[in-house]
Amino acid sequence: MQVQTLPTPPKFDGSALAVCRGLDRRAAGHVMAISSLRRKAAGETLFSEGDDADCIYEVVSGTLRLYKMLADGRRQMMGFPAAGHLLGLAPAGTHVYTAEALTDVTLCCYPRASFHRLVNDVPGLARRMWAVTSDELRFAQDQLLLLGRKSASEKLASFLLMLADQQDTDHLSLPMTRTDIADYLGLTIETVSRTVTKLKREKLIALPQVNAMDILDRDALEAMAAGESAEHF
Amino acid sequence: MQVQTLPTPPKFDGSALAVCRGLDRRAAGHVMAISSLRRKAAGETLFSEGDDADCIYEVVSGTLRLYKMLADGRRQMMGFPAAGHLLGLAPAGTHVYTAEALTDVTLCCYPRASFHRLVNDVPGLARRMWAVTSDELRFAQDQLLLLGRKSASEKLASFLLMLADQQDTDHLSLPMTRTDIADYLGLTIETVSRTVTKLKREKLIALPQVNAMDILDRDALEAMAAGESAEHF
DNA sequence: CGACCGTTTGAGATCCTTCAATACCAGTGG
DNA sequence: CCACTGGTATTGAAGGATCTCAAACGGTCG
Repeated sequence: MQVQTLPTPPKFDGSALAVCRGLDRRAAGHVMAISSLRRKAAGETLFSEGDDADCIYEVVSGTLRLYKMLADGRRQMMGFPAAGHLLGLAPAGTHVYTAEALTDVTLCCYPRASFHRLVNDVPGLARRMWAVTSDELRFAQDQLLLLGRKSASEKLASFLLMLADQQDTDHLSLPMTRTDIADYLGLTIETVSRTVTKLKREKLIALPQVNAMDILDRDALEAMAAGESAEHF
Repeated sequence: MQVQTLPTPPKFDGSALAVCRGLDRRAAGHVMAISSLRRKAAGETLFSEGDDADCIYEVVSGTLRLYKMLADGRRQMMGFPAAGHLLGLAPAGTHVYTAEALTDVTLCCYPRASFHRLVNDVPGLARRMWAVTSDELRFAQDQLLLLGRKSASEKLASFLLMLADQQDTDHLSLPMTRTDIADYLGLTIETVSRTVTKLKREKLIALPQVNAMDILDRDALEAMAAGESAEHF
């Protein structure tokens, strides 16, 4: 375990990592043995779409943005993973999206080659990876419904509720820009801005700062996110 | 070369199933032991969103449609799995989409409880499930880009190329209706129809029948699908 | 043939985008 | 202290891609 002597997590307890959840102490130790920590400053690129996937990453602290791009530059955000999320969940191949640091981040890095040896040796690890990947898939499928069939208001409501769930509070901080949000929801920055204003006017949310929002009427937001209305607001 | 002329596989060779790919003969035998075949006629429902996921399914023959719905009935297609595809790729929980038979289908059914015992016992099986789920995830992420950022023409081009890939020919058969296609691409039936007409007019495709299309200019379709144009056609 | 169902085509409406101007905010330097 | 600057967010007006509503078309099947 080469995890000692780090400025921020004063003591880094590897066994608390998400990959290891559900594994016993001994197995978790094996996983930790191949891991190393890595830091990126806000704005830096962790890897790009098409890069050889040499590592599986786990976010330890901070927030990333993941996106894919079309030939002419149109961008689709895939997510904003924060602490506990895993990246590059494929047994092999190349990265299918670009990962950039949204804030300063700390990551735990598992080299793919060693990781695969472990997957064969450590009982329960492959099963764990299946579970984690399956959760990601479920999430992506919810996002398909959002992008394909929800209106701008419904998209934003869904997004804010997702953030609330992730941050475990109704006082949200938004580390990403409006452009990032727009590219996540399949909208333009102006539509996001207008929709935020509308939700604010309707007293469903409040904006203490530009990059912070409070959820005022969770029930209404949830109804909206679920598409419970013929008039899509 | 699909030259055999088999109406349906007269003898069912389980070891050819997708779950088993990469497993040795003995391991594949264990998996086959818990499986059972199941048939559904076109239009029947295999399971519904929210149902308890008691089985993992593999499509043996025919095509399904998978979809999620919003409260007011708006529908988003998740895919049209055909032979070789797996369904219900989560270690536990409930189904997150509805699965209906588009054509008559044969499925191989692995009861979840027994399957999980196997996952712990058969080396390589959990790893295989991870790989399969990870492929699904990758596919879903491509679809996110499509739904969030592509124009109607680009969506249709992408869809046709995906079918060509799946069917391994440029002479496509379309077992699904225009409504199904619309719900897959996040469009309306009328827009799908108009876009098909446009691609036909531009000689990128031909329509020998309503439910069949020929790809005439694959390069142009691929450029279109990749978003290689400022004017989105 | 005629009814039925899915598809195509047309005309008008709408949500979202585009283009453009304005506002806000933090940092910098006069 | 305040003007200036650059970056991001908001607001406005006009346009456009897609949707909605409606009619016509075209195969299939009794």
